Amino acid sequence: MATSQSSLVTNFAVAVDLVILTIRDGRLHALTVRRAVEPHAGGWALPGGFVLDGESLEAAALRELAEETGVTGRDVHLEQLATFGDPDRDPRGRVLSVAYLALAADLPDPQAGSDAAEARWTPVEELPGLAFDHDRIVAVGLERARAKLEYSALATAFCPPVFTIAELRRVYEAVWGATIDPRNFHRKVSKTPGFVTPTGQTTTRDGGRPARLYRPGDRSVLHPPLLRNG
Amino acid sequence: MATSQSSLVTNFAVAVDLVILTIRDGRLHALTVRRAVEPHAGGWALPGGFVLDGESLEAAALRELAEETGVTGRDVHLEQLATFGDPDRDPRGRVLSVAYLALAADLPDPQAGSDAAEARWTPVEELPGLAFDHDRIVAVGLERARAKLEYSALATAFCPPVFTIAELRRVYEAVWGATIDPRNFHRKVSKTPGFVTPTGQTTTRDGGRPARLYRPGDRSVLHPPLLRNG
DNA sequence: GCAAAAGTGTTGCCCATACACCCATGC
DNA sequence: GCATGGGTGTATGGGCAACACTTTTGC
Repeated sequence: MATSQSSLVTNFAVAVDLVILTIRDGRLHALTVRRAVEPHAGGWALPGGFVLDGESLEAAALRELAEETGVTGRDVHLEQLATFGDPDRDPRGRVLSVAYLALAADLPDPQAGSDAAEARWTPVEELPGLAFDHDRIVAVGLERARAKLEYSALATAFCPPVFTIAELRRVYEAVWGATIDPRNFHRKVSKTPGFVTPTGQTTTRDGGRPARLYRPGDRSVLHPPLLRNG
Repeated sequence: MATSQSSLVTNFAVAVDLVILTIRDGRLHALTVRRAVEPHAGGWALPGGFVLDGESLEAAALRELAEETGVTGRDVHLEQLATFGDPDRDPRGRVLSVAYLALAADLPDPQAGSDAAEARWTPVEELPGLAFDHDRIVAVGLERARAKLEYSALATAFCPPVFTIAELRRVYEAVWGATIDPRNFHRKVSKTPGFVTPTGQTTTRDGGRPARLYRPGDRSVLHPPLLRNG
């Protein structure tokens, strides 16, 4: 049992690592960086870094996100994923990794941070083996994203600020890897209260008849959920 | 940016804190302990303690669970909940708390651990204000448990190893705080593949006609989910 | 027999699917 | 006009709530 009346033993280093997902060309991509330093120098890993003194975990995640992608917190959905703390997960010592999941609309090509030689968007089915336990972290992030699409309005986080229902549908298709009937999807989304709110504008950027534009709605949990494949 | 090529800076203490839920007399209860030491000496808090050198997070959670309740890992459902790391959440310094959620069948009255003067089961609606940010942690744990009942077989974790469908129903009623039609619930559960498996035995411990006994099934995610209140 | 709890049958409604069909634009 | 994608109407089938009804025990 820890003797908590003695002075505090600070024997952990704490990092945040990010599973950053976006959709490019109709496919789900994750951001990976090539490590410039040991351990695993030259290998691919998730973007991340150590939490600074006096910095909250979420602030550290937002800082790393901005460093790697240039996006600010307003443009992304960011949520804590899980914490990985096996004693031997990092050869340097006892390093805890608090993983975050970030979802964003299509982003410009990444700019490498100072400890990453290179950064790249990779389709999630083609990810190389990642350093540390980052493969496991990515798997948890993907499953979280897929599951949350069903019962939350998370999909709007993958869309630009104003979007069409067809664009929202393509998010579901990319994340779930399935095709969805456009007509039923349209009805379902517009009938779910608080999912999307119309702007009154239309666009023809996808060709064909003008599509109505929407903004994300005020509700984050959907009733009823959009179930995949009943 | 953290300079990761320099030697590792270990400036965090890491604790695990437990939201342990059970059902007593048809109501959802959480385990709280009275703190024996500063800070917040004499106040109520969640059971927990510091992670030891070389110990995994889950091992630490299991150890604390056994210390506080005497139950071993086989008898409970244990899952990581979230990590709380605000810089000022603990006056002693930078302490990260990895919170775990534990669900168990009705347990004997608790035995106090060595750093807790007293431990007590409290109905979740009657919890006193807890020390540190433990109120927030409990809220996250409750919401997780309520949500997971819908789409997972988690409810069986609140039941004894062998149980009737009526006992399973009372779990849902206690956690959701709602009444459920016994007939429809029975049909729904027995029709959901992998939720429960019959033992062939029956019991009359609830009175009336003998009820068939079941064990937890092999499936942890339910298709389709049991939705609360449409 | 009577009370109590388990379990089944049945009905009506809602909702999801599948798909025919119309609408509004660019070319 | 024709292609392209947006959006609506409608039939059909399955699931779920509601509730009448039967079964099997203890007393």
